[in-house]
Amino acid sequence: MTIQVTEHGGELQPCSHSYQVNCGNCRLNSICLPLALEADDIAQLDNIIQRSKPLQKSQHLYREGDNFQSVFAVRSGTLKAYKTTDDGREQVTGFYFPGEILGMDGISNNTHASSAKALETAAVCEIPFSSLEKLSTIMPSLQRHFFQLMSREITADQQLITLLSKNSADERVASLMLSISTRNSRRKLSATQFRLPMSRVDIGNYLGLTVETVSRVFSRMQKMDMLRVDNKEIEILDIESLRGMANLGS
Amino acid sequence: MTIQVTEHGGELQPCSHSYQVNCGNCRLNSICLPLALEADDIAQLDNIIQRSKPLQKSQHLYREGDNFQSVFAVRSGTLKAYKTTDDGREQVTGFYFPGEILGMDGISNNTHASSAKALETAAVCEIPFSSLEKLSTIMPSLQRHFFQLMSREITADQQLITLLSKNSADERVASLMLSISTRNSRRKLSATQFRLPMSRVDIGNYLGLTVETVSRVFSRMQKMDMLRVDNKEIEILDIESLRGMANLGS
DNA sequence: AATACCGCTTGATGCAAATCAAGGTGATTA
DNA sequence: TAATCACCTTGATTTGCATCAAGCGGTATT
Repeated sequence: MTIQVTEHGGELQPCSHSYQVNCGNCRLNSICLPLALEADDIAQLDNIIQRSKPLQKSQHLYREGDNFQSVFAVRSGTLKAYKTTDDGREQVTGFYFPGEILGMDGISNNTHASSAKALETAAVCEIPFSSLEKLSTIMPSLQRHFFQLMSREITADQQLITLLSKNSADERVASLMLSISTRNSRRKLSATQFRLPMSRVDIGNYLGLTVETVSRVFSRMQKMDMLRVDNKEIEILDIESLRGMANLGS
Repeated sequence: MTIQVTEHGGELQPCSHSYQVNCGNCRLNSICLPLALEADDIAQLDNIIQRSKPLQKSQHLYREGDNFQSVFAVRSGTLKAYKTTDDGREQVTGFYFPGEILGMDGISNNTHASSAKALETAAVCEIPFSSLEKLSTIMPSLQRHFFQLMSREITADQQLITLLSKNSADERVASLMLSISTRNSRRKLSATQFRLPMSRVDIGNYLGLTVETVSRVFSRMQKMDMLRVDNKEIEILDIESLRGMANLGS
């Protein structure tokens, strides 16, 4: 019933906050799973959701090959999902920010197809999939919403496929910066100033580039006065030319 | 109620076969949507499915931006799904063989996120999504199966992401040949001899390579006696060394 | 039968990003 | 205070694939 944490072989205990966190009062509920649900539907959803102690940086939420039980919503912090190739290299398949859902790739085989690890201290809501399924049959709007979430994951992956196969290093990094900017503003955070939660290596492993190339692109962008980069602190100085560099027509 | 075919602005009429095709007697039903359904559940599914005149080669099933109404199951022939980038280049996101489902990327926005076009004469079953949703609420095994299908699409996309970002031209082409081989054998066709339904350009646009590179890889494989290539006819001569070249550890 | 066109192959050349290498900075530990 | 380590940056060199270019065989067009 608790989240299996394979990292240290231990289990996370459900946490008891002094105040009770629930979907109804969560400030992410307009962008997260409860989106498009009625108040009393949200209460029912809330019943099946389990909250637990936050994950520490670099702790795993689940690992490739683990038995699939639940999908997860990010409440705070950031996680990366990744696969390890036979020769030990790492392909990052996604970064997950608050309000976003991960773990859906485990449904097809009842086994997680990728690993997920916290890039910084992160809290997640665990949604046991069997409960979600049951609830979905009696709550059509939840069923629909979950279909849409999975579809969104598919289109996001297809975006990445196109990016990897057709775009230059400059375009890839610019696109990622714009994506993070957009996702920040959906959470009412600054679209132009933020702290990257992931390392250069992670960015490279996501975008199909080496660290060195990522670093060089940042330097180039800085020289062109599009971006101010101070280690992980990013300030977008000229979002229009950044869009031009990303060159995605969106 | 009929399939919108944007190609010639016309509409495909439901076709009346001399014998009635249905999910119950379809020889693909063990690998297609009916998988894991009881006989009378299959009958219900059958009621919502619409069959129509086959698509001719290069005819579109739907286009990026079209209003999303249905997902489709391939009954015969092959289709490709693709997106067109701003600068007019084409990213193929998938090939769909008989028994496989396409169109699920349209669910998230009620708009098709990619286009689908027949690579050869192809027949599809149209599954209106709203009906599928309704049926899913009263038929939990269908709901589960459809969740699984979407999840499978996600894992397939993630495979492709890894392939594009981490593997060489040789590895990519070898992987595709193995994938087609596997999918053929699931349909009880030869795993070692088949005809490629797609052009070299399509293969290149799928694998993030140019035609020339694809052609060179085929020549190389042939010189190494792994494959016999005669235009679109493929014979796998040494599947083990092909696996070695693909180098996916699977 | 000549022509054009399309899909495929093969060769020569160029280039963007990988690889190899070295050094810098800040955080943690001894 | 020094030492270690993780992470990032910058430079020099290499390389795998793209690009450019040409030619071939099959099919459709006139």
